Amino acid sequence: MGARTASSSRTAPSAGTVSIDVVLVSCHERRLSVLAEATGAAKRRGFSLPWGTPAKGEHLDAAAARIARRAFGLAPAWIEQAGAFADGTEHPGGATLSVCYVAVLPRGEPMAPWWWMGTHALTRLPERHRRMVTAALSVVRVRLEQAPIAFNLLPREFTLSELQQAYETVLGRRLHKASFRRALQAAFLVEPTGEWRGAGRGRPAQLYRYAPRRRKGARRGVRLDLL
Amino acid sequence: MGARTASSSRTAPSAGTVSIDVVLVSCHERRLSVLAEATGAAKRRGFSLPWGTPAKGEHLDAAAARIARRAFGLAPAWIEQAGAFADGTEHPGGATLSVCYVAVLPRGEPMAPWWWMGTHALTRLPERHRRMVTAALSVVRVRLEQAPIAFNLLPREFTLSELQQAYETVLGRRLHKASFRRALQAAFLVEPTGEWRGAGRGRPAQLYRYAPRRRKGARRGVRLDLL
DNA sequence: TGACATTAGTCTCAACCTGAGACTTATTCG
DNA sequence: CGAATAAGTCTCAGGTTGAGACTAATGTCA
Repeated sequence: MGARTASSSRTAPSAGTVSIDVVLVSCHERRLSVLAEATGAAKRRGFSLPWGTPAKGEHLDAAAARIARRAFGLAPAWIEQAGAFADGTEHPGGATLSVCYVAVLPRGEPMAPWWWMGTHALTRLPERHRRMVTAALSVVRVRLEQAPIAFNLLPREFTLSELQQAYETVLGRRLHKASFRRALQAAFLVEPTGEWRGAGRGRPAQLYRYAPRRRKGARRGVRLDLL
Repeated sequence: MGARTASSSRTAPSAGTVSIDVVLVSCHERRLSVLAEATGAAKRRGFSLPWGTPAKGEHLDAAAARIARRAFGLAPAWIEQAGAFADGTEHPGGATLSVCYVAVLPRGEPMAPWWWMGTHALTRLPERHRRMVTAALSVVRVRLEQAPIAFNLLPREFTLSELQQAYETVLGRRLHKASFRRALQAAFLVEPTGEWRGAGRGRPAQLYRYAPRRRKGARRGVRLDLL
């Protein structure tokens, strides 16, 4: 079991160590969740984000990708650093300094000790991991409008309603259907596969795939109203 | 001399150490610059960003503020983490892992070993510091439209042309005067002091100060055109 | 079978925002 | 005085946005 290979380094925490912790985000049923490992048993049951220590000379990004792959099975299409944490809070490996990474993944059924944990109920995560999830979600929300990470949440083929739901789940607010589609149209990001999916009730939906086309970068003036 | 107090920790680099490095950004004459310390002498002359090591139990943010204060004389009004770097590149203290912070400051005349270094000529900075400056500037550019950091570049009283220049310098592109002022007006960020400054030629300019007023947060739809 | 609920997808419109150029005002310089 | 220079203002066409109303295709159930 891949998840056990790093156990030796985990069971010997020492002062002054550095950890890499990864927040793997996915969404399902209009809820965001993160991949967490169940630790302890019965009454002592707790959870932990996937983490590890960088090998000597290993780049942080590489270590993060490795840790994500171990937990999820494959390397995420997008992964980004979300900050360094050393605030004296509890870390499962006793690390004093932790570098947090965030990735976005399609939802799958995880194996063995791994679970999708709703981002509402983080109480059973160590304090530092809770802060990391907060930071990670904020990075994802910002990146959502700058990089095509929403497509990483969905399977290769999806309906526009599913895509809109992904955006709504991440942003935590409803979007107007017509406006969303208009923006999508103008962005040349998707193309129809030609197939349709009838999901029980209602009109069948056209299936789309992510297929970005070259576009002119729209440089606009300053937006002081966001400030 | 404050800059020397941490010398002892600097002269004893060891493997596996962590450093905090701070990119202190300012602008002058339409050019961005960062505060750097001159190291070595004559032909061996090089430069280094202010850096240090966190004290045991010290929070990263606190350490960064301390290091910035040592280099600049006072703590910056805004300072933010810009990422962790451990890519095997050269660091003046031999740190394997460096956490980078960025702050924005009004230009002053620095003391003793400190210089304002133009962001164009970074060749004499260690490789890792060069990467940090790149990352820091990108953070500043993003934050500029989300937080009132531009005002940290200016003295307490300034003209609108100076403010616009600050924005242009950071963003690296010209802005339209009328549009900039209209956006500023709508944002309720500044108020006139009532005084005027005549700088030689041309009509005297009204002086303003930063005085933000409560405003409704303008939540807008998704902007897929930036992606 | 036919009304109805449900979901997908489209159209239109008023209000607002943006970029740009042209204009007015106040000052120094020669 | 008039030209040069910089500050500050006005207006307008065109684009973008939010919102509601509309059509379309399917399953459900009486």
